[in-house]
Amino acid sequence: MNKPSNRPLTLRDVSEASGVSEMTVSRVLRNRGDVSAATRQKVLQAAKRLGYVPNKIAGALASQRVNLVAVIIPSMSNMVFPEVMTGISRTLEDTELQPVVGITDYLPEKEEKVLYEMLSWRPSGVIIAGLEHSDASRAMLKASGIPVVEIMDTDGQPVDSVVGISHRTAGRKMGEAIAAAGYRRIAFLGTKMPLDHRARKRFEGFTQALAKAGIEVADQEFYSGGSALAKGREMTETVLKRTPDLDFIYYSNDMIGAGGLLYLLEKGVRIPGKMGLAGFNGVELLQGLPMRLATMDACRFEIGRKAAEIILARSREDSGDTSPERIELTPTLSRGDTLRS
Amino acid sequence: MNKPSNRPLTLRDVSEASGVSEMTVSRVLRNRGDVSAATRQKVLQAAKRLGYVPNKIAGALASQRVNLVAVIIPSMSNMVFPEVMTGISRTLEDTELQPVVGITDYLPEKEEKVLYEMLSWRPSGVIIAGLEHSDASRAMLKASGIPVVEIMDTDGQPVDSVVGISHRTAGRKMGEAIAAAGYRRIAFLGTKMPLDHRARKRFEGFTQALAKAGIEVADQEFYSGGSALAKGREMTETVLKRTPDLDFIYYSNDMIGAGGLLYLLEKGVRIPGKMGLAGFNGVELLQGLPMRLATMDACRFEIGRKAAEIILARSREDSGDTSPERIELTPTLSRGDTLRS
DNA sequence: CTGAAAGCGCTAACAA
DNA sequence: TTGTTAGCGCTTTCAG
Repeated sequence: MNKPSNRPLTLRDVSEASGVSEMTVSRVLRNRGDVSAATRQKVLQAAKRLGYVPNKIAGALASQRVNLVAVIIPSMSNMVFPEVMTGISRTLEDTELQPVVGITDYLPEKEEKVLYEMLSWRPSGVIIAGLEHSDASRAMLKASGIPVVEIMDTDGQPVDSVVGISHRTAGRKMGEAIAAAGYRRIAFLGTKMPLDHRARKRFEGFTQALAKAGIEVADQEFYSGGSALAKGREMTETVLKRTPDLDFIYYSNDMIGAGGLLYLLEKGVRIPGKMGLAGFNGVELLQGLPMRLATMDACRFEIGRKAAEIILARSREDSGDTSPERIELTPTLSRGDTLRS
Repeated sequence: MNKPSNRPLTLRDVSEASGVSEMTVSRVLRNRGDVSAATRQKVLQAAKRLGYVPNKIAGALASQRVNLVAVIIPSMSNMVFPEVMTGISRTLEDTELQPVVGITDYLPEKEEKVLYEMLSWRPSGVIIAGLEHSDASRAMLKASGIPVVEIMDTDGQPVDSVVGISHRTAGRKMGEAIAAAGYRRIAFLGTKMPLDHRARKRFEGFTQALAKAGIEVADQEFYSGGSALAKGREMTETVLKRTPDLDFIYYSNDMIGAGGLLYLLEKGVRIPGKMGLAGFNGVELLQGLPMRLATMDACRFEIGRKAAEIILARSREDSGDTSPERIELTPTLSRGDTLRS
């Protein structure tokens, strides 16, 4: 057994081991150009025997091409972004492109840092959540010269392309459905995140719709941190104690909605007669609840898919002065069992 | 407004714009070596004005140092790995190191592909879930010459360092507690994944413990795909129809356990008297359920933290012939309200 | 404190 | 079909 030197192997090692020039070895390993079957064999054999792993750093520098797509999202721990990622991965998995994710925790400074970090690897494209970014971030995105797709939200001015839904419209639609169903004493429960712009926009659309129906939000409550399911419970209790005559609660996400639903079922509240409920996102989790919560799906998977497709198309055209795309998807309302029609 | 050339900026551009040599610009941008305050000012100003973003590809190639840590995990869509990631991120966030994740979907071939891909970027370390890998993967890890930490599981032979819990012991402990509590007609519900080695090991430990108490598993059922909560419901119904005299169900994860719990509560089954329940993982979600499910926490956050610390320490020592670490954490059993004592 | 030269490991472009 | 040459943009090293 040879003493394994700890130096990583290089093309040169494979070249020497196979008696083929570095250039040809490189060709074989990338399936580029014509190489005779015999040489190809020799090279592949030597590479495998040595356990050679190409150095992408050097390759990227030389070819000025990096097959990475930067994906910048606020969080991975709720149910929404993992599904967006799934959409992205599915689309990219049989291509040369590879997603790399960065997490911002809903903090603009962190977004800026992460973006800078990722751009310094010169990716082939950027997929980034939301339309609200710091001036510096926006400047970096513009200056990068690579395709940028902002996702989730279409209410605002994109840097380049955008794929999402209008959260304002989503909130409005839900407000209209609730008012039309005859509910009048309506509360809103959500996250205490001034930086969650999409939740904010849904709330705005929601109150607008209610206002148009002559209804004012009867109560509201916000939380931060902790188990969303538990928070949904607590907040529901709190708000009902404060405003006992509520007949509807709109939750800014399904998880707290599920918590509220479980709480109310325990209390024996008649749903959707005495009290109606709705959430947002259309998460799979809801399937297992005793009652199906009314919700609106956010087209998460589809958004990921479309965004990835845009990057992919751009990275291939290369030249064509492609104009920015703008894709607005339409979320569908599910009444479930908690919103009477 | 200048016509923005689309070529990314280089050190040279900053050098020319500031009248300082490339070398000194590089020093300023990396805070390396002594540079006069005046020069530093000039450089920073020019860099900011131009919107220069350093090219890490070139930097990494020249310095033979990449501040990335490859994190390879099976999935991001259950509740377990996001928390491991949180532990890793927290530890790394104020260091020079940055995690980059790759997903394997529990498929060895995909793990091999992802690993190869990541190693080709020459990261400073690898954190990889599980101890079971293909021969090729294991060979790559060994040949890479970089620190490797296998996480989650300690029942097996690590390539290098390992941080986790013994899932076999976890299953055994739960089995012992259940037997000691007097339950006798016990079922196991889990995932249909022959490749989820940790779930398998828990099951093995579990049946062993029961055997020692003279008990055989009365029934079992496995699922794959779909909403875990809903599956928990269905499977519970199925297994109770088949074996009505069960007095305990052990679920291989909390999510299906929660589904089962909700189902049984609806049916009005007396818990934990008539029927006991337990899950695994200690997920936060359980906080919001009507009843606290018995479970065992898997030390997810702590595992991430420790693993990252090992990589960090190694990447700093550099030289010292550090021996592999082996850290076995001890999960704690929570009886909740569904396992009588 | 600052700069000049050399080269990291690979690939584009051209030559044979 | 194969090989040679010249960098990619940065950092290391060594000399001022």
